[in-house]
Amino acid sequence: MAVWKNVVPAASAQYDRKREVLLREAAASFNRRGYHGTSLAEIAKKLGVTKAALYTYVPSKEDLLYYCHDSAMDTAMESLQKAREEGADGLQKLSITLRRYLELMLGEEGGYVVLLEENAMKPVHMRAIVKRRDQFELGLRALVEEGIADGSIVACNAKLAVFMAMGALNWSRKWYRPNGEWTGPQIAFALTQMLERSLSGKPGASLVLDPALAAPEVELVEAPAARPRRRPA
Amino acid sequence: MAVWKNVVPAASAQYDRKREVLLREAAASFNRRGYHGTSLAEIAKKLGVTKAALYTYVPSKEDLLYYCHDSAMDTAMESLQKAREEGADGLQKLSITLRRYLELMLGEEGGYVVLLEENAMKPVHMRAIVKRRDQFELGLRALVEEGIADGSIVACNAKLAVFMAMGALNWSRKWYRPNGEWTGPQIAFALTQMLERSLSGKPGASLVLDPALAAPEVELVEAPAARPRRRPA
DNA sequence: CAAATAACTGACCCGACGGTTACCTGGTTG
DNA sequence: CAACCAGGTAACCGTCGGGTCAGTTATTTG
Repeated sequence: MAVWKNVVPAASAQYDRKREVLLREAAASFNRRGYHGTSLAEIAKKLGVTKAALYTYVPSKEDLLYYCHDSAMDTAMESLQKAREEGADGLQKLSITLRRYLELMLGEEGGYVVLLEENAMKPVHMRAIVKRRDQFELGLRALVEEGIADGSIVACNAKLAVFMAMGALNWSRKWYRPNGEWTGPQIAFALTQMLERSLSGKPGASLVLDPALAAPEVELVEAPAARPRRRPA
Repeated sequence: MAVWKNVVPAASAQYDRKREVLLREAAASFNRRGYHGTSLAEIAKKLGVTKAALYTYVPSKEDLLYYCHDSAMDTAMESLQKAREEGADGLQKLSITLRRYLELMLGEEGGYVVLLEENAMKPVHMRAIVKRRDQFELGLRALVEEGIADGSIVACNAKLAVFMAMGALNWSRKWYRPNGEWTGPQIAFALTQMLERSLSGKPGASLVLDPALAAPEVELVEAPAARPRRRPA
């Protein structure tokens, strides 16, 4: 019998909701076992459903990977957009972006992120993702350069600085454990703080030590809805 | 006809050399396509050999992955060891370790590193690798704490600091291109410099900008020989 | 309540891949 | 020069996994 991990209140066709859950579950598996290391049967089993049922919501495994990547980019671009509006100088905007990005990435609702294995996708899909990722990274670089210009960030190579930051943040996927020692927002705060220090025009002499005490909540935003509606023609 | 990518001067049984080349080529493929996404035939083809030939040097694909991981850990531990001898204070030791680690990792000869997909290994192998990696990370943490004690490093959470640093460095696997804009040692220098700044007790106000001009060579060390000799019984 | 439609299942197809085996071959050696 | 053997090859096997499809069950709608 169909179960869908009990996220659907039984009865009524909640196509979109189910699709969302599928994406998240798939991303979690891809992140843990890798794309090729994850079988559709495996994902289906976690949802209490048969492999064939998944094809109601997604045309192929490869597309599933693409949708995951695309959702992740939604998350990234959104954090960048908000920071542009809120931050005062370059460093602040950068810092806000990084922090929100990580919060969303580690959070329960926005977490369908797969960072690696882009080359498992069809060339068309891969180009699309790479294009969006480049946009995000260019956005970050622009913030760094803005910061250098207004004096909030040390003179540095913006490209390398962004690579360093993305590495530090994305790597958290590897060691972060929900219900672990730290919460997502705490990690986001602590990492961002250290990164900020590495780039700041006038780095402070000390760091806030206890993330638990020092991470003022940033209000989380609903993850953007997945793109396609209804099953493909 | 056997070719082995022309690394063997024809004739004479250079078993060990061939095995080394195999490991490196495998690691490169694993890094790019993922463990499950790489077929043995693919690796063999790059070496100009048949899949079956590989079994002369390695008992199984899974073992191949294990050997790659193990070699990577050799690299890591070696950089840590050297830094302990050379550095004056905690920050210096940490900085030296990180820099050499990245130089070896990006270098031609030491580069057989596979960072992810540990869980593709048999439990025994996985435990062994995780154990060694923990040793390395504990070593790094100890350096951070040493630095905090002697004042060269700001008060901070050592665990998080190490995670940040490893992320920033390991991520370079994703974007580093040999024959690209920067060389391995240049990247190692630049990244380490920024990381140092994020943790330094008294961070400098400026960074050296042009990696090309500012990366005094650290003499590279021969990559440690692969463990097992001769084919298993 | 019946007809229509959406959701899901179980069985099946087929290509890819890890691993094995029987056979070949060319250089070393007694 | 005959015997040997490390190092290769080609062909094959079994399994696993993506994808399909005919048919069953659930749900909506007239």
